[in-house]
Amino acid sequence: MSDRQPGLQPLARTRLYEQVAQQIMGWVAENDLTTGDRLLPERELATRLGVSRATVSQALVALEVVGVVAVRHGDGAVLTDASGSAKVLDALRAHAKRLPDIIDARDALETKIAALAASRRTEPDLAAIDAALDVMEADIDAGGRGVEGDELFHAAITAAAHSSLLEKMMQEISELILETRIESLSQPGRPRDSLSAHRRIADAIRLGDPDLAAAAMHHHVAQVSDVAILRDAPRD
Amino acid sequence: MSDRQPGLQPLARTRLYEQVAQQIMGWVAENDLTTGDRLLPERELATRLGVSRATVSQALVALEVVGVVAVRHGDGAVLTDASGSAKVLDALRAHAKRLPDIIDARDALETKIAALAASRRTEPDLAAIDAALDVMEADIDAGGRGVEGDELFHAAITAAAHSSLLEKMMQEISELILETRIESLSQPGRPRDSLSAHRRIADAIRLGDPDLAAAAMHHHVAQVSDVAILRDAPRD
DNA sequence: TTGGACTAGTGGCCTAGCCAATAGGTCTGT
DNA sequence: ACAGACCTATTGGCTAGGCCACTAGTCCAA
Repeated sequence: MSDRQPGLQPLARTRLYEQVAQQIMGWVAENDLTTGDRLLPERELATRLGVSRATVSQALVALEVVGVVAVRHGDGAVLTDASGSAKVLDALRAHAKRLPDIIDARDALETKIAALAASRRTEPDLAAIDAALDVMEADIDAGGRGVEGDELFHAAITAAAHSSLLEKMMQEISELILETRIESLSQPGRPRDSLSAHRRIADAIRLGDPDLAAAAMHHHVAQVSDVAILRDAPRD
Repeated sequence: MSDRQPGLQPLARTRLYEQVAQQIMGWVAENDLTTGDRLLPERELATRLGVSRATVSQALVALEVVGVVAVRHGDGAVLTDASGSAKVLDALRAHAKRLPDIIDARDALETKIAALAASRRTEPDLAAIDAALDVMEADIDAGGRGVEGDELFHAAITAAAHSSLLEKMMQEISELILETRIESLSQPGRPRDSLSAHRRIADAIRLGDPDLAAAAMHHHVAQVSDVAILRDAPRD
C-alpha cells in the first residue's frame, strides 16, 4: 500500500494509524479547525481514508495520548489543542476544570517566578519585559484588550526567572490560564488596571526586590481571580 | 474559596486501553523488566487480561506514542524505556536535572500549598498530618531517618490544600523531590531539625494562619536546600 | 417549566479472520 | 563442515461486521 523508496535505510515502516493521524491533522490544518471543533465520525473517516474503523480508532488513541484530541463517547472527537504542544494538559484538564484551582496554581507559580525574576533577571530579560508592556499599551490605546501583550509579559517574566522546571509547569497550565485571562481582560477598565499592575511588577523586578515583586504579582493574580470567581458559581 | 463537594465530579471514565496500558506497565514494574525486554504477545495479553486483541493493540499504540515501547512487526513489543510509571517525569528530568530548579519549584508549590492547607484543612486532614508526624518521630527514635514520615507529612499537607491542580503538580515533581529529601535527611542531626520544622508547619496549619504556614514551609524548604545546593554547583 | 421517553448519531469494544514480517530451524549443494 | 536457500511457527497489522453504551436533541405530558 505504500511506496517505499528503493534506497536502503533501516526501512522506517510507518504504521497505518500514523498515516491516518497525519491525514487527520492535515485535514484539521487545511480547514482551519481550532480548539473545540469536532472531527468527522470514525465511520466516515474510515470510509473516506479507505481504512478500517479499528485503524482510525488507533489513530485517535495516538492523537488523544499526544493531547491533540479528546474523544468523547457518544459525541465525537473534538480538538483540544490545534498546535499540538500540550501533552499533560489533558490529564490536568480532566482533574482541574475548576477555576479556583487554576488560580491557586497560578498564584503559587507566578509569585515565586516573580521573586526569582527579581533576583536573576538580565538586561535582555528586562528589555523583553519592557517590550511586552509596550505591546500591551499600544493594543489598549488602539481599543484592544491587550491579551497578546499580557501573554508576552508573563512569558517574559517566566523566562527571566531562569528556572526550567517552573517554566515547564507554567507551560502546562498556560492554556488554562489563558481562559481566565481573556475573561478578566474583557471587563471594562480591566486592561488599564492590568497594565499598571504589570508596571509595578516590572519595576520591582528591575529594582531587584524579590519580596516586592512577589507581592505585586500576588496582588495582580488576586485581581484577576476576582472576575473568574464571579463568573463561576459562588463557593463556600 | 473552592468547592469541596467531593460528591459530584464529571465522573472521569477511563477507556479500556488505558487500564490495559496501566496493567502492562504494572507488570513491567513487578517483573523488573528493563530496556530491551520483550512484552508478552498481544494474543496472550488479550486472553490474560480478558480483553480483545484490538484493545491491547490500542494500549500498545498509546504506550508507543508515549515512547515506552517499540512494537515490531513479526517480533513483538520491546521496552524502550523501563522508567515504569514516569512518563512526563522524564521529559521534565531532561530539562530539569539541576537541583536548584527543583527547589525553586518545590518552594513555589509547597509554600502555597501550606497556606491553602491552613485555610482549608478539615479535621481528618489534621489527623493525617499528626499521624505522619508520629510516624516520623517513631522512625527517628528508632534510629531511622524518617524518610517515610517525611513523605507522608508532605502528602498530608498537599491533600489538606484541597487543590487538585497543585496536587497534580506536586505528583509530577515528587520523585525529583524525593532525591533531595533523602539527601537532606542523611545529614547528621537533620531528621530532628526537619521534624521540628514539620511541627511548626503543622501548628500554623492547625491555627489556620496561612501566612505563618507559608513562612514555616518556606523556611523548611530553605533548610533542605542548604544541603542540596552544597552538593550541586554554586549558582548565580 | 420541568421531567421523562424516544430516537438518531456516535464511540467502545468484541469476535473472527487473513495477510505480512520475523526468527530460527532444517535441508541442500558445495 | 559450511553457506545458502527454504520452510514454518510465532507474532504483529489490518479488515469486516456487529452489538452495546453514551450523548444530545426532540417531543410530549405533568
